[in-house]
Parts: sequence; C-alpha cells; structure tokens
Amino acid sequence: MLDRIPLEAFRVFDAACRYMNFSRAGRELHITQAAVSRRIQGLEEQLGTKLFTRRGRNLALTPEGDRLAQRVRATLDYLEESLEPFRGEGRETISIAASGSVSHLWLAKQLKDFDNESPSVSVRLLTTDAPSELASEANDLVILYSTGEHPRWNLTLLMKEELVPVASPGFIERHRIDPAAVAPHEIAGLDLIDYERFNAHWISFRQWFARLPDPPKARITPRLSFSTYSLAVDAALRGEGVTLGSVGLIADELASGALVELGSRRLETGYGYHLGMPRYRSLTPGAARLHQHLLAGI
Amino acid sequence: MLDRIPLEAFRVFDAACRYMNFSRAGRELHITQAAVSRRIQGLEEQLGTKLFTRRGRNLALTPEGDRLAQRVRATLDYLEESLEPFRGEGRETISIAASGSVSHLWLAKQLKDFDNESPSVSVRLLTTDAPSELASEANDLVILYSTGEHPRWNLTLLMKEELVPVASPGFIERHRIDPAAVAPHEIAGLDLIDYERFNAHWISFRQWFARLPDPPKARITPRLSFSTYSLAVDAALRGEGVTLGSVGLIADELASGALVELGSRRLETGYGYHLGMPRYRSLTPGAARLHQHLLAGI
DNA sequence: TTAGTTGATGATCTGAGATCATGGAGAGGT
DNA sequence: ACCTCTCCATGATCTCAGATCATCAACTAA
Repeated sequence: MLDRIPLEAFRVFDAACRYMNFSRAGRELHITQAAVSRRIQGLEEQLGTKLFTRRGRNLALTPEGDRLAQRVRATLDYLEESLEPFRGEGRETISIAASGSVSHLWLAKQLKDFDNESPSVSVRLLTTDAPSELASEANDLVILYSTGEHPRWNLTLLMKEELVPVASPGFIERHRIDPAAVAPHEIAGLDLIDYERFNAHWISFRQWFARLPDPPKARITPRLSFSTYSLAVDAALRGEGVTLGSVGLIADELASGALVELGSRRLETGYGYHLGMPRYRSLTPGAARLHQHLLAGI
Repeated sequence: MLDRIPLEAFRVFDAACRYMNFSRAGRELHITQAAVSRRIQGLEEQLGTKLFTRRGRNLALTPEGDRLAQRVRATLDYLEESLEPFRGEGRETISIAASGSVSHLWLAKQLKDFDNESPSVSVRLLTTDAPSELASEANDLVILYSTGEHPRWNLTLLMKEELVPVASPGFIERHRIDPAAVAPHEIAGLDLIDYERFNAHWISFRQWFARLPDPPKARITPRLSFSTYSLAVDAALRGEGVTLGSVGLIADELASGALVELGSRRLETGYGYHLGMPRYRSLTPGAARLHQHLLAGI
C-alpha cells in the first residue's frame, strides 16, 4: 500500500498534526496552505478514510488520524536519527559498555589516550554491571566478562582473568608478611576484602580458596565487602586488607608497587575480559578506530 | 537534516539496496535506471558521503550505506505496517489477551456473540497465564486479574472474584451432601480439585480455607490438581469432586444447575477480572466496539 | 572479439505538486 | 448584529524537481 503513496505526504501530514493548522504547517515546510490542504486530501483519498475533521477553521484529528500521526512521527524521528552519522563535521559518537571494574581500572585510561588521538570522535561509556545492559546491541562496542563466546558479539580477548591476593606495602609491613612465601592458610587469616558478585561466574575469595589444590580448612570470612570491585581495590590500596587482584586490571598498580602479590598462586579462571564488536552489523569508522586502539592497549 | 531530503529518495535507495541493481530497482518503482541513478547521487550529495561503490556494472554498499539501508528498510516496514488499518474492506483485527480461565469460561462465549454482531472485525484471542504477555501493550485490549490498578491500562471491573466450593449434582447426591448446610470442615473432607497458581495472588483451596473465620483444623490435601482452572471446573462438572468456583466465571453453570454451591461462604478476594484499555493510546473503532460489548456482557 | 547489461551523464521533457485568487465558515471584538 | 480576521477548500493556472531519452564507458560471459 505504501508504494502508492508519496512519502512527502507523510511529512506534510506530520507537520499538520503537530500544528493542527495547515497554514503554519505550510510555513514550516515552505509551501502554501493550499498545498498542505491538497496533500492531506490526497492522503485521505489514498487511505480511504478521513484523518482530520474540519469545522470552520477548526481542525481535529480523527481517531484513525491520531493513530497514524503517532506512527508517522515515530517514523520521521527514527529516520532523522538514522541520519545522525551523516551530520556535518563528522563528529561521531560511539557508545561502549563495560562493567564497573573494567571501566574504572582499565578502560577509562584507554579512553583518555584514545580521545587524545581522535578528537573528532565522542565516546560515551556506559558503566554497568547488569548483564543485559552490558550486552545490549544499542552499544557500538562492549567489554564483556566471558569465556569468549557470545551469540551477538564477536569477542577478542583483552585480558585473561588471573586472580591473586594482593595488598599494599604498608599492610604487608604492618603484618610482617613475606609476600613471596606466605601460604594460603596464612592469607585466609588476614583481613580479607571482598566484593559483590553481580555475575554468578565471578570469583571472590570463597571460590578462590576453594579452587586451590590444598584449600585451607578454616572458614573464609572477609572482614570488608564492597559493592564494586574497584572500591575493593581502593581499600586494598589504602592498606585496609587483602583483596583478590585481577592481574590485568591492576597491572599498573602491580608495576608501580602500590599493590603486591601475596603468595605464588595465580588462579586462571577460564574467563577474561573481551572486547566485543557486533556480529551482524558493521562498525562505524570511529568505532573501528576505538576497537583497534583498545586491542593495541593490551 | 531530514527536512532537506526528499523522502522519496529513501524509497529509491531502499529498492536499490535490495536489488543491488539500479535498473531492476527502477523497474520495481516504475522509473528509469537513470532516475534511480540521479536519486542516489542526490542522496549521496545531501548526506555528504558515498552510499554505494561502483566498479563497472558492479554495485556494493559502503559501510555507511549498509547501515543506512538497514534503518531505511526498518523505517519503510514500520510505515507500511502503520497503514494496515487502512487496507481495503476495513477488516480490522483486534487482539485481546486473557488468562486461560477467563478465556475458556467467559470470554470465548462473549467473543462468539461479538463476532455475530461485528462480522467485519477479526478478533485474535491470546490465551496466556504469563503476566508479562497478559499486560503486553501489543494487545488492543486485555483482561487482567487485578485489584483494579495498572500503570499502563485503564481497567474496568468485569466481575469481582468470589470463590465458593462447587460440585455437580451427581457428586452431591452420591455423597449425601446437603449443599446449603454443609460445613467447611465437612467440605475439607471431600475430594478436592485444585489448580495451579500462576499468580502469587491467586487463591486455591488452602488459601480459601485459611481465610475462613473458623478454618478447619485438618490439613487440606486436594485429591486432584489440574494445570488450568477451566480443567478443574471441567472435572467438577464431571462429578469428580469439589472445586473452588469463581462465581462470575461459572455463572451459567450455576444458573443451569450443572454446578451447585456448597455451603454459604463466598469469599471475596479483593481481586477481580478487569477489562483493560490502553492508557496512553486510543482504541481502534473495532476495539472500542469490543470493549463496549464486553462491558455489556457482565 | 563480440554481445549484452549496467551505471553515469548531457540534453530535454513533463506532470505532480505547487501557487494564486477567491469563497465559505467560524471566532473574537465592538 | 455586524465587522474583522484567520483558516480551510477549491478552480484555474503555473513550474521545476524529477523524469526520460540517447549515448558512452565499463565490465562480464560466451
């Protein structure tokens, strides 16, 4: 049915509905009131129903007209939005979603570097721990905590997850700990800092100890627990205890000595942080550049 | 930006993308290949980017072109769909969602009557007990088991829920029951027929007895349980035991004597079946007629 | 090499859509 | 009640964005 209707008629109809005034609609569209009237009349003929009622100079939408108006408005909004990438200057906005931990501890710095390299691209970082928001296809790119497979995203490994207890030098000194030689059961007796597990696969201290070849017999009772992983890391940096370090996320802190590994047991979980690009659509130029930048930042 | 682009250009672009051939696109649209070429060229100029690459007679979409093509296709599909209500004959399809019980026991008969009165309207009845499907705004009308409030639907009470034990005359005779005088504890000792509670608010026998002023001490152990309420009613009609009758839903069966109330305790639950019309959009003419018909059928 | 098909383009055409002018219908002010 | 103003509808007429025509270049298939 649409093939027999000039699409411009919808634009005219939309303007007429917004103003409820053919003269003003015509002024917006730079055509005369008579042209608007003709267009509406033509549309009504094609559709076989009245879209407006007229009484003297008063216009009102019929119920059919009202419903169509809503959908036509939505259509034009959607199409207008589709043209955003073609706007002048080519300033492009990319959205990327990542969990709180990877956002705070790794991605924010990478984005800063990227911004310096690509000033014409805006990046919108969605920081969330909700799996559905993380993997939403509304994003141009995502960073997912995963084994590497996802039905809608092509994933490339950024960093494997390796978990190792870490503490600040100050904490280590206060507790007279030999970082290289400390045994798991000794670690279990220290002040442990845990974090919320938003994902059933996440591993916090109980799971970490359980997976050791020789798990300590004592019950694992962390003294502190934070709502986010990066808050837990912050607490460890302040010397408040031992947290589980994901080596890739705290690489800088380990390199600088602000955090020190305890013991020699790094647990590989089989998970990791993966950069995802959409499986069924192409990347915008800016998103492609960000994708490459993040891979290079490993 | 859209205001500077003739909307017909998108229709031409869409056809060109679907065929990847300007000549065939032109044949579909009843214009010449040259006209298609002009349109695409004009669109590319307006957008400031190439949408197709050309090599000899071979066309390919650029990444920008591909993305735009997907959205333009979606736009045209949506608009085409918006015109469905205006198709010839005016045969309108309404969708109404209701739970299994109200569908089978009340609504089906009402729809039959409606169909006789409004042969030009098709009704699609979605029978489901899933709350999210029931209240989905994809429906034109809904029947909800509710207290009467809903954020997205304007609800009108069809029938209050009053629950009373009922059995067939045959069952009553076989068990020498005085229907008017039978006490709750005596009812509790009969063969009870229960049903699945898909909604936490639903009341089956345990809840019914618990709400009596003098609940029987014995444990309520129904002998039969069915997956749907109407199956439970069918079993009671066959004389297999006592079920809880929602008076409004089995009005015909009570009136005809096919089911008989046991005892004098009708429990008003505070819930009821409500006819819902959308809060934020208008009804189609056919849906408005069905709405009126169902209210009249109380 | 030839034939066929497709896209691009200069020159030219054309009719859907526009304007102009006017009349009817209401609303608001006096 | 009358006048003024604004808006929509419409007959008559105009017009230019979009169409066609004709031709050329570039490729593919036989």
